[in-house]
Formats: sequence, structure tokens, C-alpha cells
Amino acid sequence: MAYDHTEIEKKWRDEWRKRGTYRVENDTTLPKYYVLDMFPYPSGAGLHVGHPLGYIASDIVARYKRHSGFNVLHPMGYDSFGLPAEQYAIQTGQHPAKTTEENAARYREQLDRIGFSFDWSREVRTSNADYYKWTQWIFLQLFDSWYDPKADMARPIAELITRFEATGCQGQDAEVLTGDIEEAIGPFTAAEWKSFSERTQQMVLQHFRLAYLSDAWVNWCPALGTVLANDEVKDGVSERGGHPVERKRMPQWSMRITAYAQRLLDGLDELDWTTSMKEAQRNWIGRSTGASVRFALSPSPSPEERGMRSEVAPARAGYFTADPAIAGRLMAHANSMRKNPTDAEDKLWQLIRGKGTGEKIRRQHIIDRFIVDFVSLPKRLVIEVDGDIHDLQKEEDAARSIRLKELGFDVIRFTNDEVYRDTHQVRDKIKEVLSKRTNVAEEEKLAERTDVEAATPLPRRGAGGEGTSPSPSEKGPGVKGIEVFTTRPDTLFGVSFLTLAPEHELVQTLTTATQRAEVEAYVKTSTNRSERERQAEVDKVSGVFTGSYAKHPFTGEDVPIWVGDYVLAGYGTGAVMAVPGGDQRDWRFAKHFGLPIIAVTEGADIEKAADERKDAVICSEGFLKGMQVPDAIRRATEELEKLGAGEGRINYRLRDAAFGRQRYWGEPIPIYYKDDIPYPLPESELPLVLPEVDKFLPTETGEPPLARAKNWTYSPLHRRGAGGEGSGSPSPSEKGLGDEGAYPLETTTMPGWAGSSWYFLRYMDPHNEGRFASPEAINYWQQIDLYMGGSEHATGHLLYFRFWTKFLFDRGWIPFDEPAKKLVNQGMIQGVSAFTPVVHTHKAFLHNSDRNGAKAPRFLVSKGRIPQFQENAASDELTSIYKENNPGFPEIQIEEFQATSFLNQHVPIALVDDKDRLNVSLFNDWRSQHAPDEQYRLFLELDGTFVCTREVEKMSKSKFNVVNPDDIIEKYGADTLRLYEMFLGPLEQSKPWDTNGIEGTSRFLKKFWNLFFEGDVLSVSEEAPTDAEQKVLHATLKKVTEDIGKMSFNTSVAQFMIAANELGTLKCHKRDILEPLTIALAPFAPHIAEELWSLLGHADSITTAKWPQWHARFLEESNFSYPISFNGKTRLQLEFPVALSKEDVEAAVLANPEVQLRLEGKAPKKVIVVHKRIVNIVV
RNA sequence: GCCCGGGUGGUGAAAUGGUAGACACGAGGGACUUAAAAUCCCUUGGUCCGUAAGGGCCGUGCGGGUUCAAGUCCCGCCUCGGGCACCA
Repeated sequence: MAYDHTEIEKKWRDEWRKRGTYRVENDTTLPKYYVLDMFPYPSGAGLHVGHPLGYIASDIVARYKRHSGFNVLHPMGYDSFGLPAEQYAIQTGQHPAKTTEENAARYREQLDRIGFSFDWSREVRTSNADYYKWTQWIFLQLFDSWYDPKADMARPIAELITRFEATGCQGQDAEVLTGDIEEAIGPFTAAEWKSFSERTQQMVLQHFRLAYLSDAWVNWCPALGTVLANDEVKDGVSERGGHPVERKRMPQWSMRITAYAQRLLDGLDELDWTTSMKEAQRNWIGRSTGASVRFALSPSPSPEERGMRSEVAPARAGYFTADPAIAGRLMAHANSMRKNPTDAEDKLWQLIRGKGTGEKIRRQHIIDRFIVDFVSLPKRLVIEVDGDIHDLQKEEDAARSIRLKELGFDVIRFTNDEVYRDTHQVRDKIKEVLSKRTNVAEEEKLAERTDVEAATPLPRRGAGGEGTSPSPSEKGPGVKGIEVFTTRPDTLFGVSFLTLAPEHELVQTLTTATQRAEVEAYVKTSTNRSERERQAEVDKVSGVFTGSYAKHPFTGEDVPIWVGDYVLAGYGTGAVMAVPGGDQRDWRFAKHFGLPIIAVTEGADIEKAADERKDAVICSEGFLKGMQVPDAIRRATEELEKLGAGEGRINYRLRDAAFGRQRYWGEPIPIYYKDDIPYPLPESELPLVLPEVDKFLPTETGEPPLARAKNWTYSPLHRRGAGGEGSGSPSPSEKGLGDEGAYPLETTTMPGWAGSSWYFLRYMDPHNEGRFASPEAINYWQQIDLYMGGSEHATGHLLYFRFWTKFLFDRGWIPFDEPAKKLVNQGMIQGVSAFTPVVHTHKAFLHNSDRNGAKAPRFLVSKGRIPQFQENAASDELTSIYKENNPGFPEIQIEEFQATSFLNQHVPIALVDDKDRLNVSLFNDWRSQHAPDEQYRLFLELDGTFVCTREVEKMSKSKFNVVNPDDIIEKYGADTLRLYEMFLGPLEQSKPWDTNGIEGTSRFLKKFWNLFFEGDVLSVSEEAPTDAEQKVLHATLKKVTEDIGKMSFNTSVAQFMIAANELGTLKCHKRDILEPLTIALAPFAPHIAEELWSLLGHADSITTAKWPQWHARFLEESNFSYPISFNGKTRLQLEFPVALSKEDVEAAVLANPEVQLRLEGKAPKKVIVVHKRIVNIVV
């Protein structure tokens, strides 16, 4: 009977479905094994042959483990929220849910055809509300948690509040602060905490929550209309689509992954992941040890020089780090100023509040880094009432106005006197100005945004606001100066200047009047430059002097402070101590601006370059002179600590992860705003279902698409959902929120990585309605034993995945803190692309010729004729064609006709045969469909064929090199496809797909099938196997068993081939051989194995069969054929009994006449005999 | 620039320091066949000597080294792929 893959595979697909063969129970009596493939995004393009590679490998392991007595969890589902479906929705108006559904159905169909043992009853999709309910729930847990560095774990935020109420946040306790704000928040007492308004308290808490709202620099991608996480940006463009990305500051939900930096690093040590994967994560986390060094400011320049109040600068200078604390204080201050307005302010407020001017006016509002007295956000008008103090700071006010102007605000000022004299007149004046101003289209957005800003203590906000004169606690000992981070404190004596990032918050403060214009211009241009531009110009040195000086902590000398964009705002403190003698970047900066370069290490040639060696001796003057670098680092750190000018410090490159997306197709963030402060939706309100919208675009005012939804609000007293029915009584906490009505809901949605950060847990218990997964299920299944997926997820998914797992562990929801014990990356299967060389017409025609409107077809040149073209031999031919096509251009001067340069144009690989010959008629058909308007000419070989070129590259639709598994399956069957993908080479390696090779595995299956048949009749004998047959069987079982353990599937397939070939030669049709072999083959080729199994008379599925053990006794040989080598070169083979001792082998070898002949009578210097291996004779 | 991987026939590749190229594709030759497909058999790293049987030499990116023995270990380079990148 011939092997009919189509019929067999269909039969067993149906049968498996019917029988529920792959259904997995949470059966706790069996040992468990959890095999997981990385979550696929169901793209519209469907699967190509590269996608299933990892799935096949993991399926083999899953099936093998099942044969070996494990209860195996091997689920599949879809990461079904994401940008492509949404982009498609924007273009076509199709709801992303619909496209996603269709794509998933197509994926399912394709996956089913390959014969995977997935338990589809456990399928999860991130876009299903019963799934994302729990994604939202986890978000709420993150929002409700802070990271306690003392316990080194996440804790409920309630504990923090209790602590604040009891002891405030002081001294040692201030260390509790994590991440960006670690050092920034000023201490406060319990009493102060209690006196804070609800608003202020919530803002302080934002600094601690693991999911928090802040104003942050983000990667904004205008083309995608959303922010991107760092790992989604590659080389300054978006990973998806390659759109430019710019830096932008905006309110943003973030995840405090930085709190976990050290644990994410440490955890790697115990994981069985590839080194490259671990290295990528280590790199991304980027831990570096060094010291923080504080440079006090040199005596401040006079107020005139500085252009601002002298007391502000040093005080502010105490708050040098990325500085939410100041903002926190600023807000608190703004609040208190609202409560304690000046008389004039209050007088005016009473008139203009409410609808007094026809516009909503806010008072004491933070804009950028200033608190303004009054503002109309929609009309972008700032109203200032100046007290006497302003007379002293005209210049600062001017600077402030400039900054506000940049942001689109105009400022009108009134003096106290004016207000006192006639408040109404002032009001009318304001009304008049307001009425002339156009309402900024983004009214709503702006109002919200700035409110959020105001509600959020912002990093790097600080200096400059009037009335923010520092409290006593901000002055005094707290004043530290400029803090820098360095990994080389040993080079401190080589510091010749400091450099601040242009975004550094002290730049404004430190800039002297004379330098102001230059600095501001510089800061402006460098912040406006896109990331890409900045990256492209890394070799360009730029910077500007602020005019100020800092004090060297050891020498006390004045060190000039510069601004330079080679310093990154986001790393360390955004400031560096420049050691041009020891750091190449500093060196280039110093060279460029003629700053002094001090040699720090012995033997350095500082004229040529900085010396960055770490195995050197310090030579700069000072107490470190003569010390080895590592010793000097230690000593310098100690000295800094003694002086209170710094301390040892560890820095991470890892940034907090941007979490919100200004997009529709994602999980809604379960947050509502009351008084602009984010509050968590009560758990009972989950899931917060993604609302329907009329369009999937941002609103006219630039708000995310969710803002289009009707009633996108939350009313504590009226339950959301299901038409307001069953309005259960609100919980006490809900009551506490008051009943003012509907609060706006958050309009950004979660990023793609949210749902995929915990999906492995849901598979354990996918239908649980009361918990993300039951503790029983989690305790049983535990961690993933084998996680299979692409290495491109090294710094994105896999880091967040580990982060959420650690978090859930901290809060006691799961009993382990790493998701996947073993990780294997399958390589990429590349495509083979075919190209037709095309004459580069610009080179050919446009040379020195007037060519307006001239047309020419594309000249496609067969590979073999290229040399002829390059020698210009075809130019007459081309010229005539060119003239033919341009009858209106009789006088075209084709001065020099050269077709020396060729471009490669993709053609579908399917149109090219295995000798690279193009099927011209199919090609013509394809062209007429694909580019009907474009003319072309083919230049054939002399034999009339057209030969293409080939290249291996990524498999993708646009390169016309995609091979669809469906086609392969139709022709050869799924089992052949599975075997071939495994046979192609080592799993981890990337390799090109070449369909030609598939014949080999296809033949193998036929041969294997034929072992069971004689002619057309099933013929399996019950005869006892011979030793030779047993040897084939057991050698195969041994090899395959060992290879599966090593995930070396290509060699196991080769071994199956050897077995089939040898058993074929032996004409073996014996059950005792074939049956175990069939079980061993089952994980690789499940359909044919299942069919043969049933033909062997089994009613049960082969998947329940026990894995056959191999026995060494069948592999024992009585003789071994020793290779006899002379000086390591094998010359002959001699067979001896295995039992023969080394000495006997040696004697026998030397006695051999051929060996004697080769020795030419000389005695060998040495004879090495390795038992059952080799004999080497040294002569 | 830094950090990871790789580099073996025409191709995909195999090889606990112990016979380099298993297995497969492709190619060449042959059998069966009216023919083709399918199937089966033989040859297939390069090169030289030989009519032949057979034999010699060279070969795992390059150059050194360790060893009785190196694709495998060590040192230095070249090169391809991936990750990170003014990260102080």
C-alpha cells in the first residue's frame, strides 16, 4: 500500500480532535512538564515555513515527555492586541477585533495542519475581556504597590501610607525611595504628611507606585501616533515600520522596572538560557559600579551677573538630580499658595474665577517649570500679578516669558497697584485679551495634560518659579552642588571641567547673564534635534560654557561648568565630571574647545588620545599618585565619603518602561481621574471593557482614540457595564470618593507587552473567573520547563515577563520568581530570493542628456550577459530601444552610453527553477498583474533562457521569497515538513530554506512506511529479531533519546534515516523492531506513526505509548576495527577483539607485516593505544 | 568601539582531543521501462602517480602554539551574523 499522506493526516487530525487526544488535565498524580512557545501575534500574512520551526521542536519535546510519563502542558494562544490590526483598521475601517479574529482563525487552520499537540481548550487571547480583566487586575496590583528596598521586594502601598502616618519620611526612611526619585524627595514628618492635601499625598505616592503616572521623556513616534518603549526603538526609528522617533516630554504611565534591576540581573545566573540571551539582558540592564561625586558650586556670581536672585541658585543647586521632589514641593507650594494668596491675587481671583471672564481660569498652575499666577489653558494666556519682588528680577521674568512663549503662552502682567486700583478694569482687560485669542484646538487635551502635569511631581522641574523661595530645610547642609556619576573616581585629579546634559535642570540656573543667549540657543537646538540626528552626528562635538564654576572636592579649585549634548540626560545624573586625560569623549570635547587636558595615567600620550586603560598607574598630582587604578578607585571613594562629597554607587542603564500607548487596540488602563489625580478602578469594575469608537484615530484635539468613546467615565455610584443594571452598593472606599458624578477614565491603553507578561500563568487555569489562575494550578504547573522562541525578544518581552513574575512573587500571588527555567531560541529560517539584474538607467541614460519626459523601459539583463553590457557592447541595442520609446526626442544626446551599473530587482522565487532560470511566460503574467504600467525588456542568454541571481535574506512578502507551509504540506505532508524543518540543521542556527532538499525526508518516510508492507499487503512478522536488527533498533533509540535531550533534532532525523536504510537492507519486517521504532518516530512524525500504530493493531493513540528504552547489551561488539595511524595519520585498519588488552593490541599491531613494512625495520619511538578508539605509532 | 555567536565539500550539514565530511540534497554513471515518472545500485573534498588494483600529497577562514594526536584546546589576526552604543 502506498503511503498516502493526505488521507492519513486528515484522518488523524479529525480523530485527535474527536478523541480530545491532546486535552491536558491538571492531574496532580503525574509529574508535570511545561513546554511553552512564545506568544504569536496573529498577523494577516499567515505563517511561513520559518514560523513553525520552534513549534515543531517544542512539540517534539512535549510529545517525548508525554511518552516518558509526564503530564505535559503545551498550550497555544494569541497575543492579539497590537498595532498592525489597528493600522489596518485605520486604513479600512474594519474593527481590529474582526481582523484579529480572522487572522487567528487562519493561524489556527495552519497550525492544525502541522499536527501540533496543543491543548486548544486552554487557548488564551490577550484581547478577550475575560483575559484582559486579569491583565488589568495585575496593573491595579502594581499601582497598589511600592518597592521596599530594605525588604528588597514589592509591598502594598498601604504599608507605606501607614509608615508615613507614623513616622513621616525622614532620615533613614527617606532611603525607601526608589528609582528616579531615590534621593530626590525631601524628608517630611508624620505631621506634615497628615497636613498634605489628598492631592499632594497622592502625588507623593506616585513616586512609589510600581505603575505610575509621570511626565517623562518618551520616544514619540508621530507616524504611529504613539509612544514606544526603549526596546521598540532601533537606531532611532520604530522597530515596526521604521518610522522616525523623537524625544518628547509628556505625561506617561510607566512601570518601575528599575526597582528590579539588580534582581533581574542576579536572577539570570540560575537560568538555563543561552549566554547570548543572558548577555543581552545584562547589557540592557547595564549595571556599572563607581561613585557619585558632588561638586559644590563656587561662590555665586552676583545677582546681576547671574540674572536671577542669588539665593535661588545655590539652594536649587541642592536639588540637582532628576528631581520629582522639587516638583512635589512645587505642587505642595502651589497648593499652599492657593490657600494663601496675596491680597491682590485674591481680589482678582474672586472676579475672574468661575465664568468671570467667560473662560475657565486656573490659578497657581504649573506650566513647564514655573508656577504661574493665573492661566487660561484653552486660550494659552498667562496672567501675572507682580508684587514688588518683580522689580528685582525683570530679567528672570523675561526669560520666563520667553520660555512660556515657546510653549505657546502669552503673558500679560499687572502690578499689585493696578489690581488694587481697579480690579474690574483689570478683569475687563483680561476679558478683552482673551476674546481676541483663538481657542487652542487642543483645549481639552491641553487642559488635561497640563493638569496631569500639575498633578504629577515631575522630574527635573524646579528652579525659577517665583514665590518658590526655598524653605529652610532646602538650604543648609542639604546643599550639595552638582552631582555626577563616574566609574573612575580614581581620575578625579584629572577633572578639568564638568559637563551637563542640555536637559539638565541646573542649566538655566547656572547660566550667567553673559552666556545666557548662547546657552539657550544651544539647549534649544539640541533638544529639538531628533534622536536620529543626534545619533548620526555622534562624531560632531558641540557644547557651550555656562559661565559658572564648581569646586573640586579634593583640590578646591574652580572647575568650569559646560553644557554638551554628548552627555545624556537619562543616564546617571545627567552630568559628568570631564577627565579628558582618561575618557575619550571628554578628550574630544576638551580638544575642540581648548580646555586643559591633564594626564591621569602613567604612559599616556594625552596629545593623541585619552588613556582609558584600567591596568595603569595613576600619575596625576594628588594623593592617588602612584597607585594602581583599582586601588585608587577604592581610595578615592573612601576619601569622598570622608569629605561627604560622594560615595560608592551603582548605576543602571535600564530605564523605567513606558506603559501607555495613545492607541485603541490594547487593554484599557483601569484608572479614573478625580481632581486630575489618578485613582484605581475598584476590582469589582473589572474588566474595564474596551469601548466602541466611531474611528480608530486620535480626536481632533489629539487625544487618544478612547476619548472618542461615549461616556468614557466612571461613576462610583453607578456601576459600569451591562446598562447600569444591578447597581450594587458601593464599597466604603468608593463612597469616600464622593458622589460628584462621573469621573473621566484614562484614555491611553496598555502596550503589547502587558498581556504577554503573564500569559503563561493563565494557561494553567484558563477559565478561572475568580482569579488569574488558581493557587492549586499554579502550584502544580510551576515554572515553564522549556520556553521556545526567537532571540529578538531578549530585551523586550523576556525582561518584562521576568519583571511581572518577580512582582507577583513578591506580593505572594505565585510561589516562584522566574517564569522560565530553560529558554531555547530557534534560529531564523531565511528565504532565498531571486533577482533580475536591471540596468541602472540613471547611469545608462541620464548621463549628460536632457531627459525631461524621456522614457525608457526597464532593461532586465540575464546574468550571463552582464559582462557584455559592462563592456558597452550592447549600447547600440539599448540606444535604439531608447529612441523607439521616445520618438519625440530625436535630438537626444546620448553622449556616452554606459550600462555598467546594475540594480537587483526581486522576482518571485517561485518563478525561478533550480538552475536559476526564470520561467519567462509566468514572469510576464506576473508583471502584467503586478506592475501593468511598467515596460520592460528582457535580454536573454544565447540559449534563450533568462538566468537570475540568488541571495539569502529574510523571508518576507515584499521579497517574494515566502514559502508557505500549506503548499509544502499539500505536496509532501505535514510529517515530511516537520522532519525536514528539523533535519535542516541545528535548531538555534539561522539557515536558508531550500525546498529542494525536502525530497530526502519524504523518501525516508516512504521507506519507513514500506518496512511495514510487502507489496500492497501489510506484512509485519512476529519473528524474533536478529542481533543485527536489534543493534539497529537500539542504536537508534539511544541516539534519538540522547538527541532529544540535547535538542539536536537534525541528528536524530539522520539516525532514523540510517535505521530505515539498514532495516530495508536487512529486509526486516519484525514487530519487535518496528513497533518501538514507531513510538520513537511519533514525536517527529505523529500522523504516520499514529497510522502505523493502529495498523499494528493498537486501539489506543500512540501518544499514550511508553517510550522504548534502549539496552546497551544489543550494542556490544565483539570486535573493533582499530585505525592504525603513524604520527597521527591513519594508514590502515586492523580488527581485534574488544576484549584484547592494550598491550596485546600493541603487540599484535607491531607484529602485523604491513605495519612492519611501514616501519622499515626501525623501532617505533612510542605506541599509543586507546581502547576501542585508535592506535598511534610515533616513528 | 564594546559584548555575544559563527566560518568544515557544489549545498544543508555531522564529528566525548582519537579514521574529517555521518545523514541528506544536488551532480555524474548505471539498472528497470517503448518512454517518462517513481524506485533501486554505484561514484562524488581537492590534487597527483598508476592501464588497473592501488597508492602519495594537501585539506575544517588565516598565522602561530600545546599534544603521540587539534575542526575541537591556547594566543594573535581576518571575516560574516546578532546585540548594545557618546551609558560617564
